[in-house]
Amino acid sequence: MFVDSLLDLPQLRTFYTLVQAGSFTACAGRLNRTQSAVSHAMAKLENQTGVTLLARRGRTLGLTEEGRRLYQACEQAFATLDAAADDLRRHQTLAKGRLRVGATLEFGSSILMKHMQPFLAANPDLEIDFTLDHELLGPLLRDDLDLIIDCLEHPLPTLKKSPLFRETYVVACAPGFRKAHRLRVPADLSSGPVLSLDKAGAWWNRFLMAVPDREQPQLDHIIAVNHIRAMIHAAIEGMGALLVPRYSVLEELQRGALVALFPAIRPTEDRFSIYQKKVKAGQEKQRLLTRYLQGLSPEEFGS
Amino acid sequence: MFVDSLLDLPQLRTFYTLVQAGSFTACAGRLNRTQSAVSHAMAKLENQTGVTLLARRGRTLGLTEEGRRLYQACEQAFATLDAAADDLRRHQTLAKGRLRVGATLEFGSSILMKHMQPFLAANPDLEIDFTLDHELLGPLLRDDLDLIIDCLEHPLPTLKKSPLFRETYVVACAPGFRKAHRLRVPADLSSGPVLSLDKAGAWWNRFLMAVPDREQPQLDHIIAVNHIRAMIHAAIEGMGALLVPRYSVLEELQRGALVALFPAIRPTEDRFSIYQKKVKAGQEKQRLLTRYLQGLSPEEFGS
DNA sequence: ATATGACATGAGCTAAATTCATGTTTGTGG
DNA sequence: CCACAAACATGAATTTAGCTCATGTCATAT
Repeated sequence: MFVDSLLDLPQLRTFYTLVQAGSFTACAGRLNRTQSAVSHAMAKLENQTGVTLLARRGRTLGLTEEGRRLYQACEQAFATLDAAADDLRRHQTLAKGRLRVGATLEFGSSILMKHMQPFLAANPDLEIDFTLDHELLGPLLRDDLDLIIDCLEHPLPTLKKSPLFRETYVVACAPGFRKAHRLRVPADLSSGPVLSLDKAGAWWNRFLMAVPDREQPQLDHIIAVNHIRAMIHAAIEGMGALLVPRYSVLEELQRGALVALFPAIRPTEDRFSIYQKKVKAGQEKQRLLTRYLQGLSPEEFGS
Repeated sequence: MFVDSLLDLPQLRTFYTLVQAGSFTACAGRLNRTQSAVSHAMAKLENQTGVTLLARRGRTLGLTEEGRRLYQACEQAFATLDAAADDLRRHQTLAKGRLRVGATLEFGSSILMKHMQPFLAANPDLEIDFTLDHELLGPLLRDDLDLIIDCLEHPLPTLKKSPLFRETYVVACAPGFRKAHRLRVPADLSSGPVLSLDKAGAWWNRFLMAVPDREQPQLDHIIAVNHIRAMIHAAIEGMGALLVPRYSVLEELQRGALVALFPAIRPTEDRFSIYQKKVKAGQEKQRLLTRYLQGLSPEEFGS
């Protein structure tokens, strides 16, 4: 029944916090969980051990004798582990020197800048230069850059590629625009203007290919804007619907300036990767930055 | 980035085992995981802490200075926790006295008996009587039984109900029978005999109701057998297809004496619950048995 | 009595951990 | 020196475990 360790570590941590907090609700608060989660966890712990640990006396929470002993063990064990964690943090190898980073314009100016601050703060002896451009491979090979973040494939044997995140695309528009044009399904896009990076509307192909034949819209009314940021502002003003990488409009979606359309349609994704010369990828400063960026991955990139 | 504890406890346990085992593959063996799982876990641990812990020197596994310190902390912390776990196990409150348990015939004689041994062994001072019958509520209310396990609903305010498991049904037959009658879809059942608890075939309604109209079989050739165990033996001999609770044929399915048919069809499930008088549910012996049975839950019941 | 606060419960869902299939690196024997 | 094998890494798909939501129960206060 108990395969490896008799005690389930996450549950113990919950138990430990619960005793300190004094109530399920308070414990849930500290752990950023709901009261329900704490309750489930404690029920499971008591079942797995087969021992009653908590004495629910009406509205006050007590411990059984066994619970008290377990708490003491937790106190000691977690103190040890937390000390070890602090120790690790202090001994985190710090990057130093100079690092020249390249990235695509849109990604670099939004997401990358937004997340570099903590890394810079943690590594005060590191100086970073950013170069935002579309042509990144050349400078990398010429050693004008040490590390680039790009969504193009560069399959060269001298380069080390580290996947960073998948760029997902969204169709979005201003809330008022959706209402005015009654946008419910992709076909409804025929009725209003759409914003495109190019005049011909090829920009939208990525989306159209993901739409089932039945619902294909006719994109007749195209407004070309050759700059993504400008396109976003145009969309916010209600000039039309747009298709952009989700990361570029994370903030607008959150505060409601734009609303995402047709979540069921999933356009093909691009993959952003970090590229570095293999010979230099081993350097501490490069390794640390790579690791830091990969550590962000969840939905910080909107994927 | 690290919300609660800086160190992810399950990953630490993996790290600890890895160092002891000396290799990823060996560690995976001890933890009943794959090598890949260990690799993923360690990669994540090193990323989250931002510290290199393992020195992969070719074919031998070493530790960095930080890794060594972390291992020592683990050693101490886990020793404490394991000791606490042992302590808990020793102080597990034991049931004693006499407990009269009732259960339905089929469930009691198969699954229940199969799983009671460990509980009895762990509680030598407990004497248990089993009563297997279909009429269980009366004896419970009359205090001839202390605790019953039943799939009927007994919504009485004086009773405490504890859900135990969901009884799923399967259609099955002998492998030869399936071949002989070419059973591919439910409609194929028309071509051969089916076993039923009752002569009229109402026993099969539970299944028929889950079959889409298009595929409804005509159950003309019904062989009535008024006992489930006998029905199972009949099916093994190739006398027909049967419909039974999955738990009653777990063993036969495993060793291939019977094969499950139409896994896509999901007949409605019954729920087995433990019922006890509320006034007696608080007693240690009743609580412990309830907890033990609920702890089994996974697929021990075939659901 | 009824309302209120605190925990329990179940179903459904989401996110994380695991596995599968495959690639990469390092040491070994031909 | 090259091919091979052993040990770990990686990505994608899948499974599982844990969380949340909605609701129920119970004890205490009004």
